[in-house]
Amino acid sequence: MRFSKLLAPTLRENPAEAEVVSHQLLVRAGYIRRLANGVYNYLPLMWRVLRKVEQIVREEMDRAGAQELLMPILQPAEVWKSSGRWDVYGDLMMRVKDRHGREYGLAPTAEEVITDIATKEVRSYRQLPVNLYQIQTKYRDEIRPRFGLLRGREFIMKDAYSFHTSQEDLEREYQVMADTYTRIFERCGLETRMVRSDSGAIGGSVSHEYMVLTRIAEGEQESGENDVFFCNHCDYAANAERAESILPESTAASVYEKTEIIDTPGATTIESLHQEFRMHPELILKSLVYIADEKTPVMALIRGDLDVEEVKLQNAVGANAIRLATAEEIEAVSGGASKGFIGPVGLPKPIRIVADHSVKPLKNFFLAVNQVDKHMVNANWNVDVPMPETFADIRLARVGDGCPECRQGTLEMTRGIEVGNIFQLGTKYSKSMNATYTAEDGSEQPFVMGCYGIGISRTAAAAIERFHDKAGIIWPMAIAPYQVIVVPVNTQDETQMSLAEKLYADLQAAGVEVVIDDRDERAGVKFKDADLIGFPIRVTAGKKAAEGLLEVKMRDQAQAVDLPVDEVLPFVQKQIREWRPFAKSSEPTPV
RNA sequence: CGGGAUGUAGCGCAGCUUGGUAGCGCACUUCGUUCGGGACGAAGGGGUCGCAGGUUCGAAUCCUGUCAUCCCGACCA
Repeated sequence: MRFSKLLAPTLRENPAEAEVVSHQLLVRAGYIRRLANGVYNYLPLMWRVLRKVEQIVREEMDRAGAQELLMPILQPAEVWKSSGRWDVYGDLMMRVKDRHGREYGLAPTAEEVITDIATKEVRSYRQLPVNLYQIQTKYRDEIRPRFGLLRGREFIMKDAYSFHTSQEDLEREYQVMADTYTRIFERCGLETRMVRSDSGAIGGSVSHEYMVLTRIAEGEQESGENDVFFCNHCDYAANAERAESILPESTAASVYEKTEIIDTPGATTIESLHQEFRMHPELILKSLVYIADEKTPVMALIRGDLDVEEVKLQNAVGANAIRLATAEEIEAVSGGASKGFIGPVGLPKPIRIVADHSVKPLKNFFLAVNQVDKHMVNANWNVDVPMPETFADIRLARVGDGCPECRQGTLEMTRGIEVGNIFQLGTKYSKSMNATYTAEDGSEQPFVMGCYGIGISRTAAAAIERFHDKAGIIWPMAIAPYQVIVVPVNTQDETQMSLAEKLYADLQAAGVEVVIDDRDERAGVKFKDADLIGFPIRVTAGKKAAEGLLEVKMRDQAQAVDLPVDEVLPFVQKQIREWRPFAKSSEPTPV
């Protein structure tokens, strides 16, 4: 490709709208342009990157025995209603109507359609197991699209679905996919961590996410969207929505002598109870009122120093959505007590209560009793407060808590970008959609299903978050739009130009993906653009061209080498061939 | 959905307070000089000032509405 003809409009300044590094660099280096909020044009360089990621995914999925197909983006409402998700997905799904008023959703995922295919076309256990996948544009009407390609409303995703006759066979395939994913991201040059996750709207029981762990460079903003907890001793890792942990034993003791209701004027927060009334947070029973599915109030109980993890609570309640109650709603359920003075006793009407495990061992604890400006001190379960019927883990894990797996290490936290996920769906969809096959004994059985997603466009953006410097992108070789840029410093210099053109032709003939910067620009401009765009290898024809020497520089290394013209092609080929993921830029490649 | 901010040339911004019909840098075009880390000079082209109303002799500027974009919050009894 000739740079003079390449549509790669680079900018000298960062666009004002971009906040995170990958977004800034993708726009500045001429990879993407915004068309609408969360919707982007992929310019030629971007499309090459995306196709490379796709190709890696495709090769590895095929190798794992999956079959590629393509399903429509435009999906009729009926299939979504048959699984019950037309309502569950809510506003997250883009919806359109045709001229006859028929409703459609733009696919945010494709469980329903693939299940429909399986129902109709897979009739016998003899056809199982089968794993089908597609690489297709997806739509999600995000509450707040942001971060460029990391959270768009339109994005490219690989989604795979497997069908089995048993849970055991699903688990086997699940492991195959887990290994495949690890290999895919490794080939993309990305180190990922498989973490346990909540299943969310997709459903099912067991699920894992693949996180690119973003290291935070000096003075840079954190870019990951998810908090990931991991054990410093074993390989336990889970995202915040799912992470469990062991609480250190509390040694807090009440300073009050007897059980009574005392005046606590204006003490609406844990902090003020602690500071003004010497109530240790670890002895406070915190009561929070949530509204489940916009109708049912639920009271969550948790120890005062801990936080509720809302996704866990949502799952414990069995709701599709959950939110904190408003001041008015709080007063309604408590019979007039305002925010800060709500508790599980003395409620005008019984209310559903979910208690975190952390409150069970409490003795001589403090709590609000639905009376304004009052709290009870030295309360005890079943004496002053009935023991809640429902206990669940609804607590957000903390850094420093004990590891639930090995029980020896403690949890640490980092930020991560979710680039893939795998789910064991079981029979959730096959049952709700009545998707069955004929088993060996002649009976009709629901498919046991799994599903497996990879965000193609997000993976590319995550790679930039992980690999960049002040000058621009540092692509892993495997997903760079081109492997090499050839830079003749002065296009007026015939020696330089002829050497550059010769090398360009030789590289192309050898199957190397190469751009020649034939623009009549100053050297500085060309070098800046080459660094910004992130070509892994740069070959410069400059002053030493007259002596038959070309300069080769790797994007991720500071040093360059001068090589005789004849040695450049084999050297470049060696660099491409021997490129390995996770190579540290501090270890110069031997020359 | 709430709160805050911003919409002026392809990009980044000034002008608005105190109305008088638009400017700077980069990019773009032409010419010349330069030529290994975003050159210099000269001459150019390009803007319904987000959109719609209103006030006024006159609106980028004041008022109202609307749309879009960005940020913060969806946060604790």
